[in-house]
Amino acid sequence: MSSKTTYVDVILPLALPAPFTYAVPVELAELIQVGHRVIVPFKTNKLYTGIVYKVHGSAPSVKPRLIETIVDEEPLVTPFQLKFWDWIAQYYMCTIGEVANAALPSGLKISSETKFFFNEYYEGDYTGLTDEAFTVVQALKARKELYLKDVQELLQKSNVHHAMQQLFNHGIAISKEELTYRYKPRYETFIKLHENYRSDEGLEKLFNETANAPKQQELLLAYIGLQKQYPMVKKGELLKAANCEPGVLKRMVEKNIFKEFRSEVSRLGIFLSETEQNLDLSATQHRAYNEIKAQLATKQTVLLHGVTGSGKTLLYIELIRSYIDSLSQCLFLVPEIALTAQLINRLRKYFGNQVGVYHSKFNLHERVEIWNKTLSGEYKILIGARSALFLPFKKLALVIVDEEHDSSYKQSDPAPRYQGRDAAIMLAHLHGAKVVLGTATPSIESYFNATRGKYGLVEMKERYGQGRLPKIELINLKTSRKQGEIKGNFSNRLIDEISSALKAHKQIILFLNRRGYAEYMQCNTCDYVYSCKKCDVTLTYHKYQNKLICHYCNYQINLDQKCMRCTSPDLEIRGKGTEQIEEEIAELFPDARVERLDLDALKTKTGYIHTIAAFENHEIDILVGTQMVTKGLDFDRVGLVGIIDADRLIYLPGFRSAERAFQLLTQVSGRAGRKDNEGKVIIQTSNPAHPLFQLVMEHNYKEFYRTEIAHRSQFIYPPFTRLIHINLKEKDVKALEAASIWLADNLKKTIKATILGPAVPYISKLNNFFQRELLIKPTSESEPGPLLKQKISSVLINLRHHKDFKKVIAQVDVDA
DNA sequence: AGCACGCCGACT
DNA sequence: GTCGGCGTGCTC
Repeated sequence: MSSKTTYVDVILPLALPAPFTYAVPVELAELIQVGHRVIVPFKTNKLYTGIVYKVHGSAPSVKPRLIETIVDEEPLVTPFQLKFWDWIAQYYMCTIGEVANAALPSGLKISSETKFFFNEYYEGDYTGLTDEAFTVVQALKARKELYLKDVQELLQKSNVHHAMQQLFNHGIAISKEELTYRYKPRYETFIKLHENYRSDEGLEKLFNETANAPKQQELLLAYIGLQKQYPMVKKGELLKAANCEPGVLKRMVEKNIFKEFRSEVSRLGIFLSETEQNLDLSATQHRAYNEIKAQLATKQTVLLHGVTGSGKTLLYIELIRSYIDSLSQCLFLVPEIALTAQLINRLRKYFGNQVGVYHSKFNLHERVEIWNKTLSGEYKILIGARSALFLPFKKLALVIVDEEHDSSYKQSDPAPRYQGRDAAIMLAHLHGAKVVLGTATPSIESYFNATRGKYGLVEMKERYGQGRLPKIELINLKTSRKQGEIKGNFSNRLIDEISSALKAHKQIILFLNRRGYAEYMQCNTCDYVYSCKKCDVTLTYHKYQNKLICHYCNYQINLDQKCMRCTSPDLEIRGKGTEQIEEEIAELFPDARVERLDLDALKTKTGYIHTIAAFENHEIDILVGTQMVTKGLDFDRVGLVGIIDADRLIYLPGFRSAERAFQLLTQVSGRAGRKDNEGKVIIQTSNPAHPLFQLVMEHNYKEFYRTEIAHRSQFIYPPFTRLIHINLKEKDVKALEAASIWLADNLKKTIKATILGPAVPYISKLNNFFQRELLIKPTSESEPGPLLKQKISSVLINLRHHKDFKKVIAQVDVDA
């Protein structure tokens, strides 16, 4: 060994157990830094993007390969982010590669594609080739080059290795790895005036010279106008503003009056803040603001418990304003669905171009630009769904988590299975930033932390302005049915209330927690229930598409005329969904304008943004919907909210079911009567004696909390413990059964914690995979968290290596 | 994740 | 006896 070699540990965005070590070529050794994006060879000749995790001088046990290139001049990932990734991987029990994969927008993850070329110098013949190989030869001769996916398409299969190997051996084809940069900056053509004419005299001269060219003068005037508004004048906008032919401009460019140039532009819009920004905080809001600030002086996190319609957004804006400065940034997290134009516009009105928005609707190019503007500090305020946590903040000062209780903050499927709210608190901690959790219905965990003094607590008990909390009325469906006071799914009482709301020109929201038309279809002769062939669920009938659809795997069958088991034509649909409610309400009130807002309406028709806008503009009288109608919609004129069937809300499985039901009922009810009118809520149920309804009707969160926390304490559920959930899946039930028992036994031997299960979950089969679940409940005797997780991981590794359980998939979900 | 290696069934 | 299918295990 001559001089010392530099090594780097690189995180690849894959589910690898740990970072991999690469050697750095001498010419890059001086340049390379932690957080740099690098291109590395991985397996055979494939090239991948990795992030430098550590730079060091100790040679690894395996012979390292060399780094190909450093992609960007400056590191793309900050040290804060690497710490954050580490924490997520450790706490949520996944690999750092999985975190990196979730964190990096796809536009930044460059990888190579295999490309095949025809060898022009090949002079032999094509005898002795298989048919497949010969097919590839013909395609290669015609097109000169083929991507791997072209060959796969050509041969109609994924493993084309054998065919290609033949061609390589004969020297007919060669392969190359080609890097594809998916992110492409956008360029536009701009126009500027030639230097000679930029002074007042020059301009005057120009007007004289063009005196007999009126079209050119028009263009000139348009240019002067645009130049006052924008720092650079776009060619397209100039032509539009002057309303003239491109030829006129071309002539002027040739005459050296104008110059054309290309420049990189952002895909993200430009938004100007309004200069007058008087926030009109009410007395309640003002008091809450001061309390929050006071509590944040000593505490990192404050829970803001403000009733629905108390005007939390305005408060957030004031808070953000007090925290941003030349260095500091703020993050405003909302549940995905609450990212409405309404909210974004409100923030942009106050903060203009300092606001960045980040969520799943953006394409890869836009996401890369948002990433870069966060890293450069151009964006001071980032508003986004949970994935916005992964943006490269330089220095966070404040994190707001709105609708803190919302279950969509928890990512459940691909790893990392993280809780966005909790991860936000950790991220803020790393930056030394403050956190405000806002909600009308705090999660039990957060309220618990507040009562224990870990978080500060600030309350807003009144609605903003003249608004009062809605009156909630329970309708007993059982008695209504007995007395014949019911039409379809509507009690007469609800129908009456809808009529009077319509007469008063008030809007109505009807809520039902299930999409589709009917829950299932059954044969009246043989009792067969149509169910999914891949999952253990019934198929939902969708009248709109005239299909039976599985809501889990999307398996679909067209509606049968005859029972598929006994051929009887006596088939009947049972149960209700939003489509049915929409249809019934349209029949009951033919003059009302009815729309539906659920996952299906989102895909078809005009999309939900349009529906929300139409509802805001009072172009819709009655909105029928699922959960979607509960989130973040700020409508002024909703006079009535009807909950069609509250029963199914209170009997959901899981220890959080009461909490979810209370939150959902309170949130839906909260849509009624904002601003200056009192709203009404009708809850239809067969079980009006259930204590939960009383608490919802009284808007009594505290009492709800007291009963719920007592339950949690008695049965030792969160916040009194931290649950680790393990889901096992396997197509073969026998192997699954054995594996789940093996796992439970081995966990009991290895760790000191209560192991519940294995149990068959609520849905026992999904997409042909049978399911089992295990619950690990740490106790006061248990190992500390990190050690406990380490031990669980080692047991899971043993499970994976067990010869009988090779095909078992184990998924760990912490704080599920 | 994706791809090479290895084992086993359907053909020459 | 060979081709090609798919299942299993690494990858610095």
